[in-house]
Amino acid sequence: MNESRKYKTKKQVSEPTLKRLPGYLYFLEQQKEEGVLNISAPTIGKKLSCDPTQVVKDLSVTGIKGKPRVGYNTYELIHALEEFLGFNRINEAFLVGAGNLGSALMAYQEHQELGLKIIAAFDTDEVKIGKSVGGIHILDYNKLFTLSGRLNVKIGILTTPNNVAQDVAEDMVNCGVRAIWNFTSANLDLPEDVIVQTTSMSSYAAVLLRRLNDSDK
Amino acid sequence: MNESRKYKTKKQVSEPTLKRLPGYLYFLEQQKEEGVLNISAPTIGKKLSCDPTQVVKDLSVTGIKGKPRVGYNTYELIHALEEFLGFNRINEAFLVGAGNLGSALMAYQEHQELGLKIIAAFDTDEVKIGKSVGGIHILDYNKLFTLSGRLNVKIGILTTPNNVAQDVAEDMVNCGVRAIWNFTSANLDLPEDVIVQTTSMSSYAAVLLRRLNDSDK
DNA sequence: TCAAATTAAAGAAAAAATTCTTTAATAACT
DNA sequence: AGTTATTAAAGAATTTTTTCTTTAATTTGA
Ligand SMILES: NC(=O)c1ccc[n+]([C@@H]2O[C@H](COP(=O)([O-])OP(=O)(O)OC[C@H]3O[C@@H](n4cnc5c(N)ncnc54)[C@H](O)[C@@H]3O)[C@@H](O)[C@H]2O)c1
Ligand SMILES: NC(=O)c1ccc[n+]([C@@H]2O[C@H](COP(=O)([O-])OP(=O)(O)OC[C@H]3O[C@@H](n4cnc5c(N)ncnc54)[C@H](O)[C@@H]3O)[C@@H](O)[C@H]2O)c1
Repeated sequence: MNESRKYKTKKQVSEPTLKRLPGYLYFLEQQKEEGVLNISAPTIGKKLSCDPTQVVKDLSVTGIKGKPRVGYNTYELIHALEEFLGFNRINEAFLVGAGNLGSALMAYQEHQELGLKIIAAFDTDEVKIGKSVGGIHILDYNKLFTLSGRLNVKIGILTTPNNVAQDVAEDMVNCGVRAIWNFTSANLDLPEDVIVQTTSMSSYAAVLLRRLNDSDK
Repeated sequence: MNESRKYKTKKQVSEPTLKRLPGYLYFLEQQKEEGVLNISAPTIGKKLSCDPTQVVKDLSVTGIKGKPRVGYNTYELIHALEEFLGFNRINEAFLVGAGNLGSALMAYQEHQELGLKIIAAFDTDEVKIGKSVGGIHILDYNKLFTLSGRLNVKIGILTTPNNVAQDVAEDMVNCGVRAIWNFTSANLDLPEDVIVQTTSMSSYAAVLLRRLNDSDK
């Protein structure tokens, strides 16, 4: 198919760009629903309040070309974005810590749109083990090692209390997990090749509170 | 140089810096627990795997000075960070949409560490109205306007389904909300002076999945 | 058919953020 | 007391990211 894909010569797409891509995708899907067949970068930029040239640069990572005076083909662009982000594949994950946040994530239906499929959850709480949330079984954390041998899961979602996060993360890595989506506040110390994406709520709170304070002086 | 300006013209702290600050705070609190009285930027940088000069620059926003060969006073730095971020004040908020994610946020105890206090939740679901989660009452969404008159709440947490997010956000603004913590995928179109912090889970998923794909060639 | 307007693409410039370098301070050690 | 090693601070350089500018394509409308 694509010859250049074999070589890792293509530079990594920057994190700011990657983070914006799902926003475009969500908007484009809305537009598609409304029957919009073509859409231009200025239109997207206007709605998402960002620079149109930024939109063009961001979308160029998909390889899709737009036509002058017409814009991009909505359908084609959606597909290319999903392909690029891996949202149209099934990316299996397991979740450890089926508490408040963990349960919310398990019940979250839109994960499917991200191609993310939580195939099992693990917990140490006797009360939770055996139950299900959002159709996902909560299993005994002790079974993590035995089960992960069969399943070939690359993604781990970490929603335990902070104080056990490091230990659980290490267990995950020993079970073959290559990427961890970390919702705890812990600063995970893991081998360099493990991909860690920390979603720190407090970072958002910090920006929000500070900006609010900045505004009223 | 104009000396007569009494207005706080201090430049806004950059978003990357703001987002890192809670990480330092969390780490410093851990260190304080362990009895560490002084800590140096290189030590912090090593543990959080970031550049020591970056640490110094980031922490300088608090106004706290470190001593050469000793580092920063742990206690003093923690206090200054909390003060700067507004974490030691009580920042009242209300939450709209007491569903899966909303309930998790309501039950989240660590919010107190962020000085964030959800004083009430609102929902349209008859079944949920009247119940409580984490000690927070779920009220009828229709009462939002009447209640917000008395309460002087500046922060709104938005965890409704995506399709009603814009309407709810507008209602919030009309009720005096100045800053919205948005957990939905909606691209909120609001007056410019309203602070919107969107915590988009899909952005993190995008980075995680893409990096995972990049790594296995 | 041809001019006008809109647009993507490519590259340049600007802005922002990070990393590197130098300097001065100071505590610990000799 | 003097020396050395460590460190924060300040500023320079680099890198990254965003915004601006130009160009070429192409559809629409005259
Ligand atoms: N609840 C939220 O809205 C929220 C928001 C932001 C961040 N977080 C973070 O997410 C994490 C979880 O928060 P929560 O509110 O869901 O807590 P929680 O206590 O409700 O859930 C933690 C779960 O982990 C389980 N657990 C404990 N030790 C375990 C272990 N060793 N192995 C496996 N499972 C174990 C517990 O039994 C529990 O079910 C925390 O780090 C918190 O800071 C939560
Ligand atoms: N659940 C998750 O883990 C998760 C993760 C990321 C993002 N999100 C986002 O958070 C939002 C909520 O997700 P969820 O899983 O909690 O959904 P949910 O359906 O469980 O909760 C939504 C709640 O909002 C209420 N609601 C509906 N219309 C309302 C209105 N007009 N006014 C007030 N309340 C109203 C519903 O009654 C319900 O209780 C969605 O935008 C979703 O994309 C959720």
